[in-house]
Amino acid sequence: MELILTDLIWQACLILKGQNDLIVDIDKDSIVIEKPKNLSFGDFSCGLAFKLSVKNKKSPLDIANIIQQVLVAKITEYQNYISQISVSKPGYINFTVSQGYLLSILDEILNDGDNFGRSKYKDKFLIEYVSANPTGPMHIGHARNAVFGSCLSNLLKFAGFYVEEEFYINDTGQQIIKLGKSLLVCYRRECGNLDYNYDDDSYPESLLIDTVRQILHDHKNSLSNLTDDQLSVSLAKLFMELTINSQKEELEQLNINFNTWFSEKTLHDNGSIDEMLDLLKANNMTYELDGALWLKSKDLGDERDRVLIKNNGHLTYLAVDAAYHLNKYKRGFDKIINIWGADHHGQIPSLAAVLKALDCNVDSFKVILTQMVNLTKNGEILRMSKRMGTVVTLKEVLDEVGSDAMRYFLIESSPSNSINFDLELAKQASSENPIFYIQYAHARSSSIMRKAMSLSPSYNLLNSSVKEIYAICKSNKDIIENVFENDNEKYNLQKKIILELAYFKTLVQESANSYLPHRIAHFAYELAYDFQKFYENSKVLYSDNINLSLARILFVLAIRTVIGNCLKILGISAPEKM
RNA sequence: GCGCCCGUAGCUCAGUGGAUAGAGCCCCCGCCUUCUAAGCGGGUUGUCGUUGGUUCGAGUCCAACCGGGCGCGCCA
Repeated sequence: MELILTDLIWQACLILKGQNDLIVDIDKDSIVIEKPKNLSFGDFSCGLAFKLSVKNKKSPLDIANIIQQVLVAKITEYQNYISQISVSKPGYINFTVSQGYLLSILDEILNDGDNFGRSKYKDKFLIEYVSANPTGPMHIGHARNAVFGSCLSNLLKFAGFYVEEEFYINDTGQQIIKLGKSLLVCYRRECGNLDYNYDDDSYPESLLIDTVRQILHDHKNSLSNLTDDQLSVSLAKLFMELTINSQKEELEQLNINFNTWFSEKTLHDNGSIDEMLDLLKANNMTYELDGALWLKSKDLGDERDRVLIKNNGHLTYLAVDAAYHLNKYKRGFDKIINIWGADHHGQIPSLAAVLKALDCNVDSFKVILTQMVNLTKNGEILRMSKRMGTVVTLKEVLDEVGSDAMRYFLIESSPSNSINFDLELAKQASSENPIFYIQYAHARSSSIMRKAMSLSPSYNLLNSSVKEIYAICKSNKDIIENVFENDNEKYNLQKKIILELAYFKTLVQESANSYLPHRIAHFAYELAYDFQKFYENSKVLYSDNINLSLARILFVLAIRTVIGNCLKILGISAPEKM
């Protein structure tokens, strides 16, 4: 509808230009159609007259009236869609849509069903997220990152893009060596050898002990004759395997499945790191100083130069990350997206710099930051510290709250906003959590369908697709003409709902283009709210009138379809019963 | 000191240049013989951090300042 109205107004502008009565120095893009907050003005509005009023030295109201007259003259072409064009102070042009337009939206939704709102694009996305270290359990911050990444991926797929989801495993390097050393001490002590002692920077025993006991139980024999060095390596390997497996399990519980689990170790093993360094050197982007290899990142927008290889020969994090991202580029994606916790934002300039130095097109690379999650309990902030053993793990929260509620809590806020996650509130998560309200609306519509089945068993409503049901109904005028209530107030609510449903298509595009999946969550809530109102207002099933019942069922089905599509994007279940 | 994010109702948050700034929670009142009351209707709640600027129009864009969070390693 926005496109039709823009067209219509643009045509009016062209006519006015020809008449020379008005200075119309605008282009088509500056015509913006919006939705009035107060629906009594109309269903759509346009503030074009404000833009024209300055140069014409006329009041916006006068200009709006002139445009309106031209529009009214042209309206016959759109009579099926637009029933009224009016002007209101201080200078808005308002449009009211007709029932024909509403029926055309209904038609589109019921024909498309699960596909309503989908489009087709060619771009290929790679979205890397979570990427928690295999050295310990995931916490609530990882959970937010995970849920955001998952919803964004779902959203982009729904918007028609090709998306691959990837988890990067830091399975080698200094921290893994440190892990191995800590595990060695823990293992020996657990076996009764108290000559082994932890270093100051060891991982705390509390984080290791459970897994070490499990390893002891499962692998005692095969580990018994190893030297310290060998044991340290083996323990680290076993520990990582177990950690990664439980990460996979927990993420699956959260309804998240990655296409690839990318091992950092493969970059070292297959020569990718050397290749990357060679390319940097060939591009003359490095130099040596104090025994270290430096990147000339200051020339590329970073605040200073960075070290790639330390004077002890070890690679820096940046060097490995550069090789990893070069690998991503080589895989041929149009858009490479990283989702990072906000505490890593300082790494962006140096990574962007090294990518430039590697001849990668930085425009197709984007880091989305998710802000911190504060855990609170009864209003008091829980300070998390690994050392103090006060980490609240993802698993603990997930087990308490469940996947659906957890996903909703973590996706409802904009990624740039920090979240206060109250454990007590989440545990009681019942009426307080909007997700149950949205699911309730879905369950309620399913309940209506079940009831309808018993009223008229001849229509196989439960086992047919939306499209099939619609196919039976759409040629029957007696059904289609009864979709909308005659009562004005009830009709206005139905109109509001249909316009919202139509807006879903726009919303998918907008939220996908701006990478803001939380908007889907809010939209779903609004829609559920209006459905509940409709449910109270309008009777759906009439035991003595099958056609009228079917007409209202079509309306319910349209809402149910869109709520279902929203829940699908959010990765939240759409229950038939609650 | 520099960089990023935030500041909107008692609390948690929407609001991506348009009309009188919205929801949920909390508090009060009313509604189950009727398609699910995990629901609905009604009531109360604001110097949109402050000050300037851009604009016909600013919670929204720009600048400065105030307050809070995070980050500024040859750590990972």
